[in-house]
Amino acid sequence: MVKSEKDNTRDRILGAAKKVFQSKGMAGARMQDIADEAGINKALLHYYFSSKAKLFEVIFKEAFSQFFPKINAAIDADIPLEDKIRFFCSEYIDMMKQNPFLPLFVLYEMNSRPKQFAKEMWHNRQSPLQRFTIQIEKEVKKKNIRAVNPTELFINMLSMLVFPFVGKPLWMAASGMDELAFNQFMEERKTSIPNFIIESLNK
Amino acid sequence: MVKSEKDNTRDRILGAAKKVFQSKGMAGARMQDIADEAGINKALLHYYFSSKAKLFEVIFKEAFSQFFPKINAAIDADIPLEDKIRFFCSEYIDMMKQNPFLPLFVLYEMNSRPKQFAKEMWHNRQSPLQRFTIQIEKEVKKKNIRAVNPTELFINMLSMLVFPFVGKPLWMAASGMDELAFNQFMEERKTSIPNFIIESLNK
DNA sequence: GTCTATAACTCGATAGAC
DNA sequence: GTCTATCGAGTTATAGAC
Repeated sequence: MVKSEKDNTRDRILGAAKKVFQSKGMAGARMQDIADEAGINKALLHYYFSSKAKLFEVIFKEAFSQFFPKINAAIDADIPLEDKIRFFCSEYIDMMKQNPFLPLFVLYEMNSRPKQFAKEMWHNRQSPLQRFTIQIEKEVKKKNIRAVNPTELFINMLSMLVFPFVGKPLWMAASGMDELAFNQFMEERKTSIPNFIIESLNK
Repeated sequence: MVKSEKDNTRDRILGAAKKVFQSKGMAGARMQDIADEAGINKALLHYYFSSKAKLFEVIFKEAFSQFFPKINAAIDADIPLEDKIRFFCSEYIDMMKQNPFLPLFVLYEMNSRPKQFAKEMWHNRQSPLQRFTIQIEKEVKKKNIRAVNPTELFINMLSMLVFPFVGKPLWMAASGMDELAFNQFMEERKTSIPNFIIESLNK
């Protein structure tokens, strides 16, 4: 076990805060919950992070940014479009399996502060959607795929990847799936979603 | 203007509570906010609904149940499958346009109490998914459509309908759409989503 | 039914000892 | 750096007048 990285108080706080904020949200989380989870007391939280808002900001930014490296890596990879889509879907589902509360947390807090959020979002870089669009248009021009609306394609793909996770209690209650069956279901979607998408691109 | 229905205090409270709870969530909402919105004082809230939790429960159940009459009506309609899908997508998008906070509110609060939620959900009736599954299997048997996994089809459709609404700030920041463009975009999806789905069913 | 006033409690934040 | 103790603001809920 590596100690130097994980065993200092600051990192324990961050780990605890991540867990509590992601499951209860900013408004629902209590500093006491975070302190308990980290095995320390409230005063020490304020010693490391001066306020609840500051601590939340750190956690939210980290959670939000976690969504994009994978998108960017997939978009920029020097492989055929079809492989990119397969790669991206598989990686994204893995990430959400490991962080099941992440999507709803980000969506909820983002919608609570849409204005503030819009400003800081891409730090003046090109958005993944813009870069995806350029690539799709190139493929259309080369007649490798039929003419499609790239925004629509992008949103459809992300919808089918993310929504099953945020609606999980719904599917479980409606179909009788348990935790294990749900995970198996998402595992199968690593291929069924790309198949569905790619099929629609072949004229 | 109809007065008898809307102008009594109880209904004013319910309207105010719906607005506040849906935009701020259970944890973020304040009884004072609801009282202000309704134009009354806090004490009167407790006179009509004994506690915040009770009032929330009424609002949540109403919001949750709002999702399903349309699904059921579409599933049970005596029209061809293709028409059902088109009808359902169009109605569902209209509903979410009129209640933009509804989907995220329900998803978030549902995920906060997945256990309690699972019990009460369908009141022992057949879930929409189960009824949808029966219909799809019938169509497959008649060879009207190719063999598909009904659960997957159902979740894909719902994903593409709902997720664009909960991720709205994301698309707006990523693509530069404004409110008007977003509404136009969703209007177009009333046809593009069914097209996408139906196409995948024709072998 | 509706209000004002306030009790009872929760929670973020700080003071100060070690 | 870490703790205990406590303050003070904000919140749910109730008492009681009208």
